[in-house]
Amino acid sequence: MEKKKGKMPTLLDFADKRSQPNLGIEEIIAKEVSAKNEKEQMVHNANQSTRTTTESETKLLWYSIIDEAVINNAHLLSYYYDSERNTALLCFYDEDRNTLVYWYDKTDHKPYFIVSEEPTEAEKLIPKDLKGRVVSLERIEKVNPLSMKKEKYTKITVTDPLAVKELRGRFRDSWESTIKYHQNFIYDRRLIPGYKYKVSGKILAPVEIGSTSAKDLRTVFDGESEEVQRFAEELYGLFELPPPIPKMVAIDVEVYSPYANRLPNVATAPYPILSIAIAGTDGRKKVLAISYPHASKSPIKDKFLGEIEVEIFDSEHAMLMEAFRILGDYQVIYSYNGDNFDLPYLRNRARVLGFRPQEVPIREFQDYYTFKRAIHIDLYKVFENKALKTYAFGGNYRENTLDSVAMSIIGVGKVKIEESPGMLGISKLVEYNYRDAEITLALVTWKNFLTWKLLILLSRLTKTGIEELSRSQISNWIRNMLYWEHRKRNFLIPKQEDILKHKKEIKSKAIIKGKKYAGAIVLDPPVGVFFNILVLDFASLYPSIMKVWNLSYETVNPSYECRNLKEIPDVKHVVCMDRKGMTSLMIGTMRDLRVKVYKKKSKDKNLSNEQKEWYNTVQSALKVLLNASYGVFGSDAFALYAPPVAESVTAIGRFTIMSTIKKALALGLRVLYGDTDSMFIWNPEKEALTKLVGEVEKEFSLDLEIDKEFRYVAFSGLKKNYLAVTNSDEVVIKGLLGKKRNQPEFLKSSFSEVIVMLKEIKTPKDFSEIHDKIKDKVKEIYRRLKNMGYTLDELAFNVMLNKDIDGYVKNTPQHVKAALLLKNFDRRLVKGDIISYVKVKNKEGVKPVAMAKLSEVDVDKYLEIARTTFEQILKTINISWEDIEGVARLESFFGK
DNA sequence: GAATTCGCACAGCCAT
DNA sequence: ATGGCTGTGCGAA
Repeated sequence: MEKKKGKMPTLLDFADKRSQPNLGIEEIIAKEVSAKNEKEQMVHNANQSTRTTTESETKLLWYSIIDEAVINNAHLLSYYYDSERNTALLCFYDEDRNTLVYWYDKTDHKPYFIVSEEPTEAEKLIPKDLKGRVVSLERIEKVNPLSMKKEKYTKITVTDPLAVKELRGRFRDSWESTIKYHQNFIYDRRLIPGYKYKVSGKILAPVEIGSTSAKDLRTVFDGESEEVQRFAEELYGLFELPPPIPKMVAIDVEVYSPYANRLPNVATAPYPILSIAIAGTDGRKKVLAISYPHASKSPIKDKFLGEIEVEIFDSEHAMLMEAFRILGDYQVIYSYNGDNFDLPYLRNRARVLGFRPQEVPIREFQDYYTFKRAIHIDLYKVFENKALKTYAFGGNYRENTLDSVAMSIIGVGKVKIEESPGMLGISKLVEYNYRDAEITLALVTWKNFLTWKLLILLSRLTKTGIEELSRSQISNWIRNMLYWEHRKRNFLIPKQEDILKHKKEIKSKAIIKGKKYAGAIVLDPPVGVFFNILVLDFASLYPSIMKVWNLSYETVNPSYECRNLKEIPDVKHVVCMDRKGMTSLMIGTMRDLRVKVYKKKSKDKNLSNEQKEWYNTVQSALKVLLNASYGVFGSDAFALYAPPVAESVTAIGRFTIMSTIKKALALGLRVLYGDTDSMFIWNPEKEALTKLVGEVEKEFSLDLEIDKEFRYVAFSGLKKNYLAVTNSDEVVIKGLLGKKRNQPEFLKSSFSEVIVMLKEIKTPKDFSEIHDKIKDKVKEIYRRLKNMGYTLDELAFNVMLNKDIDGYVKNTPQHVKAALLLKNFDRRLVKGDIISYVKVKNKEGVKPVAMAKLSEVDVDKYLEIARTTFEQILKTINISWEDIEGVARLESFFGK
C-alpha cells in the first residue's frame, strides 16, 4: 500500500489528547458493552485493512469516567433522558478543566403526572400490565391558577416516561402529562440552563452572584412590589454571570453523489464521504479527505492549501476515525443543517463502513442529532428561527441557506462551484469544503460570539437547554419559561382547553377576514410633504400594557371571586387586579429591565466596550422575548393560548393611542399619522409635548418617547407607506414598493437613485429645485425601459415559495408558474426557495430567468410596475405620472 | 411545527 | 369585458 501524505494517528496521539478527557454520555453503557464485545471488536479490527485499532485504543477513544468528582464551575448546557438508566442526564461545561461533564440524576426524580381522581379510585383505573411501572399514587395540593384555590390532586409517579404516555388517557382528566421528562426534571429541580453550578454528588448548587444588584435596581424598581423586586433581582443574576466560552468547532461534510443536484440518501449512506472540513475557535483549520478519482484534477503540492491543513487518507474508515478523534477536542460542535445531513450521514456511513455503535460519537434523538461528548448546534435552525432572524440578526437575509445568511451576516458566502463536489479536483474541493466550515464558525464568532451569548442568555431566561432552544421556536421558549414559574409557585399547569373553557369567547371582530380578533389602529395619513415632524411612540407598548393592566391568563375574566375588577375598554373583558398576574409580572419586569437598565448600560460610557457589548446582548435577548410575548397568547399553537388576553392587549392599545391623540389635539398638537403605537406630529410645540408626555404617564402609566425627529416626511397617502429624512440625513423608508425585496433589481436601484436626490432636500424651497431633477430621472428610467435597456436579471422578480409546489391548490401564482417550468429542467424546488422570473408576452405571462429571452419580455407590464412604484413617491411631491409618460412620449416621438 | 393583526399590490378565479 | 372576491407575498407595527 502506497503511503499517502498525512499522518496516521498513533496511540500516543490519543493518550496525549485525552489527558483531560470529556466525560462520555455513554460511558457506563459502553463499559458494559465493550467488555462483551471485546472479542468481536478484535475480529472487526483485524478486518480493517487500512489501519488496526487495538481494543484498548477504542476504549480510550470514547469512554472515561469521572463520576464522583466535585466540579466547581459547571455550566448547565443541555440535558437528556437516558433510557438505559431511566434518569435525567445533565450535560455541563466544566470551565476549569475545559471539558464536558455528564451528570446522572442522583436525586431519585421520577416521571409523574397528575389526575383528579382520589388515589384509591385512580388505582383501579390502572391496568394490570402497567401496575408494575407505577411507583406511587400520592395525594397532593396545588394551586389551580384558574380558580386561584388550593386543590387536591393525585400525583401518579411511574418508572419511565413512556408509562405516562400509556396511562394518561385512562383518567377523567390528567395534567402535566405531555411535558417532556427531561424538561420536567429541570422545572422540578429549579435548574437554570445556561447558568453555572457547583456539582458535587447529588447536589447542584447555583453559583451566587455578588449582591451588586441593589444599586442598579433600587431606583428603577423603587415603587414596585416586593414580588416584582425579587423577580427583577433573579433576572439580574442571570445577566450578571459571564457566559462560558468553551472550545468550539464547525464542521462540514462533502459526500460523493452521482446526481448533480441531489444529495445521497442519508439513511443508507451509500456513497463515500469525500472530505470533512473542521474550523475551530482554537485556530484549527483542517480538511480531511480521501483520495478519489477526480482528485488529481487540481493536486495540492504540500500539506497545506494556504492556511488550511490538508490530510489525505487512503481509506474512508481512517478518515472518519481521525475526524472523530479531532472532534473530541471540542465541547461545542456547529454545523449548518447537520441535523438533517452531516450528522446522520457521518453516523450511518460509519456504520456502513463497519464501525461499531460505540465507536461512533454521534447520538440520534427523536428530532435531532448530537454528539456523545459534545453539544451540537445546528446553525441552520438558529438562523431560520423567525424571532431571532427579525429581532437579533437584523432580518436582512431572505433565504436561510448558508450562503445567503453568511453573506448578510459576515459578508462572505460559499465558494461558487459549477460541478458537484465529487467532480472537483482536490484543491477546489478542499477550498469549497473548508469555506463552508469557516463561515459556519464565523456565524458564531461574529461580534465577539454574539450568537452563542444570545443563546446562553435565552437559555437562562427561558429555562430551555441550549440544544432544544436552538432548535425550537419562540412559543416553545416562552412556554418553558412560564412552566418553570408555575412549578416554582406550586401552580398546576393548566391544559389549553382548561384556559379556553374558563376564558369565554372573543369579543372583537378582526378587520381582515380569517383573523381571530381585532388588532391595532392605523390612522389615515395625508398626501404630501411635511417639514419638521416629530414621532412620538410608546416604549414597548404591548408588554407595558400587560404590565400596567395586570394581564395574564389567570387574571382576565376570572372565574374566582375578585374584589377589584377592572373593565377592558371596547371588548368587555374584565381583569382582576387583586393579585399580580404571572405574565404581567414577568413580562412587565423584563420590559422594565430592558428599557430602564440594560439599554442604558449598553451605552454607559463608564463601562468597558466588552461590558457594553454584553449588556447590549442582554437587551437584545429581552427584546426577542418581549416582542413575541403578546403574540403567543393569540396563537393556538401556544400551550397557554388565551385569546381574551391577546384581545385585551390590542384593545387597550387602541384605547390608549386614541385617548392620547385626543389629548394631543386638545393641546393644539397636529397629529398627521399614527400606527399602533406611534404618532407623527407636525411642527410641535415643546411645551405641549412635555405636557402630553406627562399626562400620558400620569393617566396610563405608559412611557411616551420621542422616537424620531424628521426634517420632512413624504406621505403617499397610503397607510404604512412613507419616506422620511431625519435631521441627521438618515433616510427612513417604510412600505414603499421600491424597497420590497421581491421587486426587480432595475426598480430597486433606480428607486434608490431618486432617494439619493430626496436626501438633499433641506427646506421646502429645495423641493421646487429638485422637482425637475427627479422628474428627469424618472423619465430616463421610463425611456430606458421602453428601449429595453435592462438585462434579464435586472428585470427579474424574486419571489419566495412559501409552500412546496404541490401546496398551491387554490390558484397558481406567477412565481409558481415559473417554478413549474423550471421543474421540467430537473431543478429541485422546495419551500423556501426563491424563484426568479420575468414577465413575458406568452399565455402564461411568465418565464424563469434561466429560460427567458430579452426579446419576449412584456414591456408594457414593466411600465405599469414602474408607474405604481414611482407614483408612491411622485404623488408626495405633486408630479403626476402623466407628466412623465406624456413628455417622454413626445420626446421620443420628436427626438428620433 | 406552530407569536399576532393591519395594509398594500397583484394575479387568478368566478359570476355577471 | 368587467368587477368583486380570494389567495399570495411582503412589509409595518
